[in-house]
Order: sequence, then structure tokens, then C-alpha cells
Amino acid sequence: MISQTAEYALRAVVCLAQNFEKPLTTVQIANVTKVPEHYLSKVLHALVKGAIIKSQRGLHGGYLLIHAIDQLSLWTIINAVDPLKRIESCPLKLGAHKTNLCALHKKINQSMKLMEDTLKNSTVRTILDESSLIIPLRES
Amino acid sequence: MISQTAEYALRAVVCLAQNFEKPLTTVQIANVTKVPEHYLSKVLHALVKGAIIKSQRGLHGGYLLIHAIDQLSLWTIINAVDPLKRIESCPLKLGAHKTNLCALHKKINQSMKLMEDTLKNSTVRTILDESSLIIPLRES
DNA sequence: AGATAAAAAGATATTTTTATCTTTTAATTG
DNA sequence: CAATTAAAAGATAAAAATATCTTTTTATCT
Repeated sequence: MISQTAEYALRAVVCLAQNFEKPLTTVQIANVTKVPEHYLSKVLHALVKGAIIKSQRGLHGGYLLIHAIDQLSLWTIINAVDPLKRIESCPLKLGAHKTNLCALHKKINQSMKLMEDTLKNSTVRTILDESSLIIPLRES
Repeated sequence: MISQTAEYALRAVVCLAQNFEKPLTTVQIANVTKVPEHYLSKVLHALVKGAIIKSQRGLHGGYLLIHAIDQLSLWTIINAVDPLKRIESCPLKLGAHKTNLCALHKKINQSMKLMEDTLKNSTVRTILDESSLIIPLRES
């Protein structure tokens, strides 16, 4: 439903949000998020290209969030690495359904929109603030 | 978001619902739904195993719906071929998050639940009834 | 019983996603 | 400038999803 890659991206950004002062390296993020290190490196790169985070090479380098955490939605993060594509046109390519999706695809699309809207309305800050005793990525 | 396989299953069931009197063969369904014939055969088989449809071999055989179309939800169909798995436990396997998901996974899960609920509340009848000029799977 | 129709089952292939490993490039520090 | 650190880039591998093709089994009809 949400790809592994998207889940990894969300973890990485939450991790960066929890440590927003200093750059974190791939290895550090991998340790906290439990994402395979080398795969994470690709995901982080996608987030850089998607302008969610920025990277700094060399000593004391690593990754930093670009956005304020209350401006950054889960949807934005997911979309940077693995767009949740809605149904824009008839999957069967029926001409008659071009402008108007049929009830089946409308309904599927609507259900996906609800999910999308929820993710659009959830900022990283929401996630950090809602954590009480259970802190994202933290064991205790 | 919804797998290709699930989309195919939905199309197949809608097709059967539109022709509920007589069994339709794989080839017939494939033609209407524009699903690759041999792949469809696997999907239909999964629907049989999932007790959504029944099959009849031999001459005049094919597939038939088992359920009344107003008892059958899109979710049930999708689940038979490609379960939309919600987040049941912490993907990081953090002990502290065992009973209580963290805010991140709660939120992802909640967004998936909305989608799931929409699909649970949509029956095949809803889909057929809502079609006015635009009929599912039909060109004109 | 024999011919035919159609699903079931199984084998193989292709594509996409996820994961790993290595080499290259860029930044920092002494 | 040399050494070190870390991201970027590229190459390869493994796994999962999707697709195709062939053979087998079961049912129907004459």
C-alpha cells in the first residue's frame, strides 16, 4: 500500500527531524531507522533530488532537513521517493471514460484520495508532537 | 497503491456481475476487461480459492459470482487476491512499540484504514448502480 | 467412447522493487 | 597538499510482481 521505499523515507525524515541541529550520516540514520545502509543511501539521494533534505559531503557532512517540520507533510516525503499515483485516466483506455471515470475507478480513486489527504494533512511536526511515551524510532 | 492484480480482480468481478446469469470464460472476461488472458487466469483462480467466484470446467463452463452483488465489497475482492495489509506491529520491531504503534506508524495506518473502510463500504452493486452513461468496462 | 471446450496446474520469462557492493567525487582538517 | 570523511554514482544481485506459454485434468455433447 505504501512502498518499502516510502516507509524508509518517512523514517529517515523523522530521524532527521529528531536531530535537526546537526547533519546525520547515512550510517547514523541507518542505525536509528533500521533501514539497510546502502539502500538508505539511494533513498536519501532521492530525498535530496526531491528537495526534502540537503546533503553535505566530507567530514562532518551528512543530511539535513530543508523544510520547517510543520510545513512538511508525510505525503510530500512519500511523493519524493515513490509517488502515490492516483487514477487520472481510464486504465482500460476506453475513450468514453476519458473525461469521466466509471464508477469503479472513481471509487478506487476516491478511496486513494482519502489516504492521500490524510497524509497531506499530517506534518512531521504532528508526528513528533503526538509521540508521548512511544517515540518514533526509539526503543524506550 | 492498489496492485495491478487487485485492479484486474475488480474488473473481472464487475464483468461477472454485469453478466451474472451465465458463466463467462477466461477469454471472454479477458476481452472485456482488457486483462492479459493468461495472467487473468491466475487471478480468477485466486478468486475461486478466495470463494468470491466459482468455476465450472468443460463445455459451457466458465466463472460465476458466488455472492449477491450487494453483499460483496471491493475490499473483499481485493483481499482475496492481494491483501491490503495494515500495520499491525512496529515495522522496526521495537519492543516499546509492540502494543502501541508510534505516531508515525499510527498515522500511516490510519490513512490506510480510511482507504480500507471506503473499499469495505463499496459493494459491487454500488458500482453498477452508480454507472449512468459511463458504464464500467464498456466503451459506449 | 470420442471430440471438444474450458479450467487447473506448472514451467518459464520479464519487469520492478529492494538490497548490496565498489568506485568516484567532493568537502574538511591538519 | 595529504589524509580522512562522507555523499554520489554505478554495477550487480536477489526477490517479488507481472506476464506468457504449455500440459494436464475435468466436464459436456454427440
